[in-house]
Amino acid sequence: MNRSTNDHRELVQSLRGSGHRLTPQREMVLGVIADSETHLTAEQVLARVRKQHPHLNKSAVYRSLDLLTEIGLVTVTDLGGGKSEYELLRQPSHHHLVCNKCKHVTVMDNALLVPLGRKIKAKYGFQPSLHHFAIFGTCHKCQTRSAGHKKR
Amino acid sequence: MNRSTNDHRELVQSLRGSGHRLTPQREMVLGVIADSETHLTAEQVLARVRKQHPHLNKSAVYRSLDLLTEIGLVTVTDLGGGKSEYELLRQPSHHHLVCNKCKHVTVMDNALLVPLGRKIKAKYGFQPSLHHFAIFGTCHKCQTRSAGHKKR
DNA sequence: ATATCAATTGCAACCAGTTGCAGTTAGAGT
DNA sequence: ACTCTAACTGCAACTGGTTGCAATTGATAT
Repeated sequence: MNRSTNDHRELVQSLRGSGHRLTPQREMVLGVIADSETHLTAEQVLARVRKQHPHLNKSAVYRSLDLLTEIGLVTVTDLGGGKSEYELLRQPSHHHLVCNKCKHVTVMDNALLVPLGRKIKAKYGFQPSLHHFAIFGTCHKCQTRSAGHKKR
Repeated sequence: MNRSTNDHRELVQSLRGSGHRLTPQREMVLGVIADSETHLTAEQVLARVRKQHPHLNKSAVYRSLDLLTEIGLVTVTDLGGGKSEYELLRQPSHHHLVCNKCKHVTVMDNALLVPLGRKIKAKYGFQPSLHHFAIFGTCHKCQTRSAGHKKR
């Protein structure tokens, strides 16, 4: 996978001019995320980075993830599991409907969010990050049998 | 304020039939939330409950908040501050646009979310909880001066 | 190439929130 | 009113994540 070349160029570009520096730690973190096909928790990212560089500190990973999110290379989503999930920002987007009762997650089509994004941009000038979104609520099953049953 | 009477009735109603019990701890937690005009963090709820009942354990508060959310009397929102904000579920709804860069929060009109909720319900049978929503992204200011500057 | 210095890292202490478990209790049945 | 038991609470240990600070380092200027 020579995606890393592209990612590296994008990384340097995104950091430059905003007063941020290119550090090996940040490259490693982005590398791990870029090489993964799915969401990763911070913990998983830390574990993978440490396979190559066992001495890397966890604070550096958390701080790198924050920064990569801030500069728009990575998305974060809280799927309600208590841990944030990080993922390389790719197209097309996908989203999640998370049930508050049974915790079941349904994948939602991106098309439903497009008009919302457009309206927010038009009305408030705010550019929403609707790349990877979680909407909480009650799933079909839990609505019908709204009595009884517990979590998970 | 004799809102407590209504809340109590609703609480009993919501717990009944789902195998949950009415406990003094849950009443206290709901009472505190109902008496507040704004969002409260779990920590703030704990502090207020302890003014009356200094011995109440924090786990009970966290667990009560989860339950009150699950049964729909209370909403949770993560405004990006690292702490969840709890609030009595009232109409009309209001929402927040949170800037990933400067952390500024704009209030968003409920009308923009209504069509989305309708579409999700129609397509997936999922009843989204769009009562108190946070959308992350980049605010108007941070888009224009997208280089330079750090957090507030 | 070297000096400079703010951005960044590593560390250790810390904080919000969770969990497993033993003891307690709401409330249904009698 | 009394019994029974699953739901619940309190506790203490734990987990994921954050923070303050001293030491380090990437990038800019010389």
